[in-house]
Amino acid sequence: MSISSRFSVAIHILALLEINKEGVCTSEYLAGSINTNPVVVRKIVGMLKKANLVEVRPGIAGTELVKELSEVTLFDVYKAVNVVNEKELFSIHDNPNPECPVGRNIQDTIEPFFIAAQVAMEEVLKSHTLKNIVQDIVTKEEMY
Amino acid sequence: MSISSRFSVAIHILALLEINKEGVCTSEYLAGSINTNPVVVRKIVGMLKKANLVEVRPGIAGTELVKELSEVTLFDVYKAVNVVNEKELFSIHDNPNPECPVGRNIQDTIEPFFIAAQVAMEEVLKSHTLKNIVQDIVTKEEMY
DNA sequence: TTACATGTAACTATCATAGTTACAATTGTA
DNA sequence: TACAATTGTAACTATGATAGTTACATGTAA
Repeated sequence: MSISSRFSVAIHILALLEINKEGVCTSEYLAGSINTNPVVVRKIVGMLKKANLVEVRPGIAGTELVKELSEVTLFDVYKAVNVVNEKELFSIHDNPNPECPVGRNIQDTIEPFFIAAQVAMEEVLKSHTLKNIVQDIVTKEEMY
Repeated sequence: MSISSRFSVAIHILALLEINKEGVCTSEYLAGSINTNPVVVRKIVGMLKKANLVEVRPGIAGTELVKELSEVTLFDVYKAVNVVNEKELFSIHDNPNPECPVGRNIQDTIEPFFIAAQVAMEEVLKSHTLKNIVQDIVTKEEMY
């Protein structure tokens, strides 16, 4: 199991929009940096658009950032690309046997523990912004 | 995306082994409580055995606990059933373009953030034992 | 009108999951 | 020793998500 790379691709896109904000970022250009297909990019950009993180318009070349990256957390991106649903990071087997004391209570018993673990992970994502990401990229670049 | 229900099934099995420690827990009995196939149970029990959480022997009916449940954390079970690999909760797209400043740094930049989020989730799993689970089940039972 | 982008449907290949059948290997007991 | 019951495992199926791809309708600017 692994959370979809849509998340890392979306971060890549947003970081590139910032770093290349002077240029025109078409889906083909973005796909070239990510090394994937322009359609994959358009699908993810579409999700970022729905989340009001970018602006794109049919027929007009280029995607642009809507917000300052210091105002966008990794959690915002994570929700935008819909990689994990609320309370559903862990799946619980359904239809355990209600005739059994364990079977009839296991779901309600386990759920809060799983949710707590998911929330802890998501809190970390909330604690970092895309500005942090871009800064780290710039710092790594300057080391050469 | 969702983490395999092998994890919740494994917790179910271990809790049931504790609650029914007087009885003989065959794969068929366990499967009856979980409401699945005995082979599915045997596969998961095999993983728990490798992790030294249970004892089972070919030909001999019944699986038994090896440890006190107060000494087994949810993290131990999570690792035993191999639902998420180390550092791989989030996947990162491979082969980004090295000609691009974002492409050549994105992987190394993102990874520590992803690992931090995964570790936070796993820390929560480490903070709870199977004894907590069994206690919660017993408490819920007593409410009737 | 042309050229170029975006948006999206439809399809493919690949993989993990969960379940299932079948059967060999192991053990206790009549 | 033979038998019945159980575990261990290989092999297979169905399902669903992912990532990629082709094709094309739609929209915009020059």
